[in-house]
Amino acid sequence: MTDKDFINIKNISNFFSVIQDETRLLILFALREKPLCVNEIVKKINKSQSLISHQLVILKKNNLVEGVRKGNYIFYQLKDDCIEKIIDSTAKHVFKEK
Amino acid sequence: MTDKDFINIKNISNFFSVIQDETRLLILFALREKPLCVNEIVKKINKSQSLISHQLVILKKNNLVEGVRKGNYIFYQLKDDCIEKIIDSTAKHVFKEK
DNA sequence: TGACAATATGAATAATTTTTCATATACTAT
DNA sequence: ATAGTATATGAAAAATTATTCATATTGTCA
Repeated sequence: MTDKDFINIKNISNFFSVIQDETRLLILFALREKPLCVNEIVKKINKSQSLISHQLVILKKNNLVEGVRKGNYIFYQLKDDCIEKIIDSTAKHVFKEK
Repeated sequence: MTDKDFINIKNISNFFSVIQDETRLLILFALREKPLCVNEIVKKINKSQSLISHQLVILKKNNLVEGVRKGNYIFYQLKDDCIEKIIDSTAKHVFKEK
């Protein structure tokens, strides 16, 4: 294991801990179809508005989603299809296990 | 989002929460080279024996590693190269972000 | 068998993370 | 400006997870 590995592990660990949370995963899944505003996400996944906002901050900070304001609403969208790929290939793996 | 998505999300979330922990990632990385016994892992990543054992249980339970006893020692090895691929592609992603 | 080394485990503690609650801010339209 | 809706935020509470500590178990070898 090289030094670089050690540095990397912190980043990798951080990334996985972001996408490990169920609520955040639900948000990411919800946004796969199309961008949604906060309240649409709230209704879709049935959690409190406050919670969704908090989690969106985390997703934003980690470059997984971005918000675009349109008047009163802020539409959130996936920022990068890499996440989709990672989640998909993981899903495949998870299923193979069963 | 389909019903199947909802079921999947629990599993995916669980999987990510397993590989999100720094200690567990360190173990996985340590095992990439070659199988190691518990004490070798302990020395390599410099955490308590008890902690390593606890984490190995979790990794085992989740099919990420398996242990093979050889006399007094139990050698742990990665069970599936899928994890390596997932971690690698994630690492790539994480780095692209910077 | 007994002593020893390796690994595992249960319970307690520490640390971190998720969720809620109350409230603030930002924008729109009248 | 005011009222109303959408979103954000800080602090507290609840829940979960990681780590330690003490000890148990398993296997080896004299």
